[in-house]
Amino acid sequence: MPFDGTPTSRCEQCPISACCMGTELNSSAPNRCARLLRGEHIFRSGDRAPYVYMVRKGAVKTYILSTDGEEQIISFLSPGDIAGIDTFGHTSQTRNAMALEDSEVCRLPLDNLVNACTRNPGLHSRIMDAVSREVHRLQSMLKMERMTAEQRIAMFLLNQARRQAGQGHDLPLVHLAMTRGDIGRFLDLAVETVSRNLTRLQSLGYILVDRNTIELLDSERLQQLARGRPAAGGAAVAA
Amino acid sequence: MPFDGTPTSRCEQCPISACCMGTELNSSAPNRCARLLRGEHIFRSGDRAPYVYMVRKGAVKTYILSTDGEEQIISFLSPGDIAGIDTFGHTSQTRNAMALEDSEVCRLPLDNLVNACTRNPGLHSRIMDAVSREVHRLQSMLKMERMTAEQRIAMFLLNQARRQAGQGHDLPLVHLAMTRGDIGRFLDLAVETVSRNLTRLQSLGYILVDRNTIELLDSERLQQLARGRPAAGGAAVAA
DNA sequence: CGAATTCTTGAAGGTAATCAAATGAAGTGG
DNA sequence: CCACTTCATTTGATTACCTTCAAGAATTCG
Repeated sequence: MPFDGTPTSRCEQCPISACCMGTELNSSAPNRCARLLRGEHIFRSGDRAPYVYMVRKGAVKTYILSTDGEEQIISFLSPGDIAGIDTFGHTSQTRNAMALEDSEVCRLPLDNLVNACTRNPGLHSRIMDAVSREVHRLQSMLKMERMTAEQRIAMFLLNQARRQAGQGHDLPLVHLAMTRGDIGRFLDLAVETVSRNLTRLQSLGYILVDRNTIELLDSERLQQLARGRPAAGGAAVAA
Repeated sequence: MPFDGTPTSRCEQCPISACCMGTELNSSAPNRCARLLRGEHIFRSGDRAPYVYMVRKGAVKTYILSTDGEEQIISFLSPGDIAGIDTFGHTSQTRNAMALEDSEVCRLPLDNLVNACTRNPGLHSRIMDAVSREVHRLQSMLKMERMTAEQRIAMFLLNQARRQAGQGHDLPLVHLAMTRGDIGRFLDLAVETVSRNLTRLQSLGYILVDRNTIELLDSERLQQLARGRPAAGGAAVAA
């Protein structure tokens, strides 16, 4: 169990202290951090776990199970992101969270956060902002569901690039911590469709795929694709 | 412009005062209500409008435009529901809201609500709850996107029935304020697919369709359909 | 190095979309 | 009240996109 140990490193030494809400919590109950191996769960749906978790290192996916028992990925998280943001207003987790690679996460007690809000209006608005961002992120996922496979892949790559750019990596080299299958379970596409479209975008010269690293050679064209102008080349690739 | 008039009826007389957050706002700036005709907008995407709107009467849809300019319906609202709940944490509306039938809505200034939170922790948690519910509603919409047309229709009817049941109407008579087209733009299905599936569910004896009123004859079977057990009858209906 | 997983590629099939048109309902104005 | 227009709904035929099935290549990992 990841969170059984003693409280780990102080917030002052944390690489993400600048964007972590835990720094506002110099309370009696210290935050706890944990290392996770690839494939380990941070929490599971139904856990009566009044916590949110800041990702300090690594990569995490959150997912739910669709009606037919299929894994449906809701978000990919990077350092600085919060797992369990949807737990505000609830007593148990509604999603599962699993480490995509060896990771570190820091656990923040929900009620501490909520209580701190009354004393700290800044924290309050930060939480509101985070939840509000989640609403809009989900809304844009709904938008994505109505795009073609090609559009989804293009948009996914651009989003990944943008996210990584925000973390200092500025070149158009996108590193994917997740498998093609994960991408499919996120975009609602079969693995084969993901693979085929990546291959296609490469043959069009828009991207260069090397394992889990993808170089965006022509972001301009990718954006056009994402906006609906289908790539002309040859017959529709379909799946 | 719906909100130009004088402040209308006091909260004490409002049919939804019990569930309206506006009752906690006995402030200097009075809430304003407005009547809307079918087809009129309450607000549009981009409106720099720091308000939320309680639906008092009628029915409302909120929608965004997908990348190809298609209307994509995000929610159907009934009396007691809040339009613009996603505006918390933002300064402008991200969705459009239109009256599906002649309606009344009451406008609540956002900053009043937020300010009131510091004095009124109960209000704070009500807002958190409302936003949190929206997160989960969007999450379940994502789930819906991975179901078959048949499942979506069945689930939609059951949800409508449940919502109306919450308002006192207990019989399995579902009144639809929206057109088939709206249902399609909500469920991400072509109008024809909606129509065909309604016809099919009727021919199976699960429902009885009469214009915009649908009687649920066999909720049990509908729930099975919604959970993925396809209706056996004949060839797959498809679209 | 061998087992397991992941990725890629091909072929066939299915679900829902699109195209097309007829029917039905609702609202308008004479 | 009825012709007329308009909009909503239904039904049929065809098409397209993606999935599924199948199998082989590449990578990872023990």
